[in-house]
Amino acid sequence: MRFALCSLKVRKAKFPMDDELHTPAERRRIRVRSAILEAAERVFAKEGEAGLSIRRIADEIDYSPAAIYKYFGSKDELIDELKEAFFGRILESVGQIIDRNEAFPQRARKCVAGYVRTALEKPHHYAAAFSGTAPAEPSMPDVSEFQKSNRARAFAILTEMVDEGLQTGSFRTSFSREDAAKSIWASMHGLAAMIAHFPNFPSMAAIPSDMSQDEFIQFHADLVIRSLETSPGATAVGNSGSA
Amino acid sequence: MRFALCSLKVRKAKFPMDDELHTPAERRRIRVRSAILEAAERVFAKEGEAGLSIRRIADEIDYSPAAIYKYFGSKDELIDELKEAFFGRILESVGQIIDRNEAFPQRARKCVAGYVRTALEKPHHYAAAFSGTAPAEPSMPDVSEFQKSNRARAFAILTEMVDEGLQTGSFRTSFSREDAAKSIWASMHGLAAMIAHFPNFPSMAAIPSDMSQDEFIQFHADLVIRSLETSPGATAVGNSGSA
DNA sequence: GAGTGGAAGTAAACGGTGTTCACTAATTGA
DNA sequence: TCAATTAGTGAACACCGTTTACTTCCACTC
Repeated sequence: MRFALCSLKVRKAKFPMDDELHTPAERRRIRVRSAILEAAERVFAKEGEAGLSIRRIADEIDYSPAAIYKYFGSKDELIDELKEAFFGRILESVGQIIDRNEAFPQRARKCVAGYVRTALEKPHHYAAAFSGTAPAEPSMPDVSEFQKSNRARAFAILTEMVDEGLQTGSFRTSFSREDAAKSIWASMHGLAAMIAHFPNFPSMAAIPSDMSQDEFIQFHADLVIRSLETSPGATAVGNSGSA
Repeated sequence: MRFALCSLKVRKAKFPMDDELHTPAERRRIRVRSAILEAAERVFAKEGEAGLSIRRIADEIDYSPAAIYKYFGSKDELIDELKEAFFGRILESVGQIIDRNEAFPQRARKCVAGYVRTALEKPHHYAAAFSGTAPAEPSMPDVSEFQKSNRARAFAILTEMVDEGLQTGSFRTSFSREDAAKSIWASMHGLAAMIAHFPNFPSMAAIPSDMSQDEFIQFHADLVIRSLETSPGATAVGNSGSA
């Protein structure tokens, strides 16, 4: 007699995502849901992933632990949403940093450096966002689903940037824009992950550096872009500022 | 009457590290300790970090969970040792790959690609080795301690490589060898971390690639080295093989 | 308005975790 | 042989994510 369980994965009720929300019940639901996410965000930022537990979130918003399972299927699901939102904020922030009037190679460098700097405003978040192996998408669940994800948006921004580099003649043409974008992403992610892991990375134990962290980020960004350029010497690498 | 607790952090007995081990007790101790690490390694490789618990290890070697605390101060301490050992194996493997007779820039590229490939032979391990924020060394505990760590050894190898690039004239001289080495490390770590996270990275969902994973690793390594070269066009970038 | 279906919310429990503590058994050194 | 140290254990503590049975409350239909 248990046929009516249509929602085979999560038993949470329907949730109005993009539509206007009419009824008070819907408004209430969205408010509690947001409160959960905000509390999780707060605890996470303060105490890292280790300190984040369902019971702790429940305490924070004066609900019982079980209540949270009416809004999220599991802790992992909740955390995934947290990561997605964090990634969205990085994107937004990078978008604001970039000055569309600036000349190309310089703008590309600032884009890379901006990503790393923004990511590192919350090292805990960034480290967590890329922790673990294989975040869902085991069999590419839905293409349009992925297209909407913030990671896909980040990648789209990068490919557009490479495209511009190719069209303006700044970049070589011996690679596809997708491959170049992936390489850039790997390199800038690498630095962000490194600093998130070793909090004072540029100057590690016993290996001090005469660069500040900010300067090193700029240095790295310069190198990453340089690897794609046709005539790397054309635009100076060392003096492109650090802000 | 509790003055004699000299070992304020861990209550495990003294452990003969580098000396010859004479007594049967010492041999027994080192054997059990190794068994613990091996069991942990086994479980970790099979079931990932999530499946690794003290009780599970204890089961595996037919001891009680409490026994493990006679050998390791905490689970974190045990895992740290696991990571350190894993990193050591990467180093060893990369060292074997490199052909010292090969010409410079090509060897540098193979070194970078080799690091990524070796790291990805055990994606779980690699992802775990760089997970979390700040792995100890809060106040640079001991310089000589760090010097002996495998991470420091990896870094030393990189700086030597950059040094060679500088001396042979392959690399520009507008940066210090340390900074260049750090940038390389960040970039190659980035790709390894990316692939460990997205198991089939080069061709992500909805964004297929015409390169195999192996080819992409080589492509990325070429770019990383190219960013440091004086005349990047001198040695071809696209045709340096993939093995 | 009365009644009903379903959602919101909860207390209590299940099985799991890392870790500690009091304790026994074994081994070592004098 | 005897004392002291070490190896090893079982039981407990305080957590954890998650589920279940249950009550309360709200919104809708007759």
